[in-house]
Amino acid sequence: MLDRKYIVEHPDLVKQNCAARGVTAAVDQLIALEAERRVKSNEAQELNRLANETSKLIGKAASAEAREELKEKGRSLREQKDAAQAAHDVLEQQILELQTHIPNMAHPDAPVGADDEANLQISLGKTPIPQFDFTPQDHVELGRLHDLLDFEAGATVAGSGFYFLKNDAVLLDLALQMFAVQLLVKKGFTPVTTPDVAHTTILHGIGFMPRGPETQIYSIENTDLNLVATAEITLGGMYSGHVFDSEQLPLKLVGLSHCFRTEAGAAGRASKGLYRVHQFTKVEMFAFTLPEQSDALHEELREIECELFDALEVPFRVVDTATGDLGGPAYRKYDLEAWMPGRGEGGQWGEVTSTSNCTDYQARRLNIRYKVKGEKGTHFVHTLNGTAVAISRAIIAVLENHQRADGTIQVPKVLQPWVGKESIAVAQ
RNA sequence: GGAGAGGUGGCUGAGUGGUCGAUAGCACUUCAUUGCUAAUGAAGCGUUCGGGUCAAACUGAACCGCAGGUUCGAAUCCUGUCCUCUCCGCCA
Repeated sequence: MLDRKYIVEHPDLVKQNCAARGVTAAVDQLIALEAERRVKSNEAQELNRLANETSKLIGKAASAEAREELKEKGRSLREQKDAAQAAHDVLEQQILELQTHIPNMAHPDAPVGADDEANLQISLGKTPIPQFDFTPQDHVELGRLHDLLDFEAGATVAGSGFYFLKNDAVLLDLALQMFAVQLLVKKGFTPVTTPDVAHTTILHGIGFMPRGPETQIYSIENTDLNLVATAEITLGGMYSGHVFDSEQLPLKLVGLSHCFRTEAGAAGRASKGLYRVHQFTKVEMFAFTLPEQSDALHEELREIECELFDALEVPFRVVDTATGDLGGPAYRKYDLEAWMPGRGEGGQWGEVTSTSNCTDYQARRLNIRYKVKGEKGTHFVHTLNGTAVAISRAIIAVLENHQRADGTIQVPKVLQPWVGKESIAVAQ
């Protein structure tokens, strides 16, 4: 959520930003309602003050008659105050609704453009795109060859979009998790495993809209709980309502959770295999920072993502996301797109990680603040998130890039300690 | 899941209808004082929204888990709800 005062004071900048993002937002309407709300707020406050004054007089009223008179006056003042307050609350609710739909301001250097066509490639990973002297197989075929994936059983048990990992895929899964978590702990991140469900208010705070028509979120019937779509939700929600001491920041967490996504509306662009699934496991980075720290930490998260995928020996490119392709809370977002030889005709880039600086947009909604010792008042922290490893897509990249002509899959060196072998060979 | 107890300021802990935003202690900050690494004394010490100011000072409102209700007036009474603790049951 954007700061209301900022919207009122900079309507042109906000509108310009909405336009760059391709979002229509009722900025003028919000400003008009806010002016009305201020009037009602002052009115209610003034009436309340008078009512309080009257109440205090009742205690020391000279006679029973005077007391009754004052009581009546008090009653009437409260009624007027309640009416003003009720009018105020309605306005407040309307404003909040509008305010929630205004996206975060975008970083001045973020490429301006309507969609992912305008995304700007800013760098490439160390691993070159593999030049196969054979026709590479996609991960579904490789999975079949090595008995790694069972989509049919997944569909039987939970429906299309669910799957079982088997055999070495399970070891790869755990290896990817261990590798990522260990590396991040070395870098000062606190490891956390999180709930896989969260309250609706937490989802809202992070910027997800469960129970809407186009929601990506599974909700649990007859409860206020939703399956999380990412640990970003739980890690951000972890400190909802908290006030940090400024010395505690930046606080860096690495969370491990399952992620559940309905992929509503994705039917048209349904992808093969593990690329777009309803459930996967993800190692997620999350950070709370002082405002002046967030830009640098965002670069750090991006570099960590590069380091991880370089270590996995997977070719990738880094993309600076265009304004029109940013999620509402993001101020700036980088995606890592891994080369996936089995995707499309002759291979395609496919998103494997993404890191966003959300500045104070989520913190305002979640009410996460910090306090500087010796200074009055509190300020909102900045929040950042970044994928370390999304297991399902990482498995695609590893399988497809490390295959050999005979179908053998070379296990990246950094994963070998946990997979327990140098390659996944074809069963005889 | 059953039974009981409780949720008050950074912490401990008073407060059962009217100067309670809230006693007291600890912690913290500032000042004073004492020749010894600390003691003593005084004052200050929450958040949010508004007015005010260059900025302060100052000032209005709200906040005692949360949401409602009763009342002229609620931390205090009533209802619901969430959470915590203890005991029992169940279980990984």
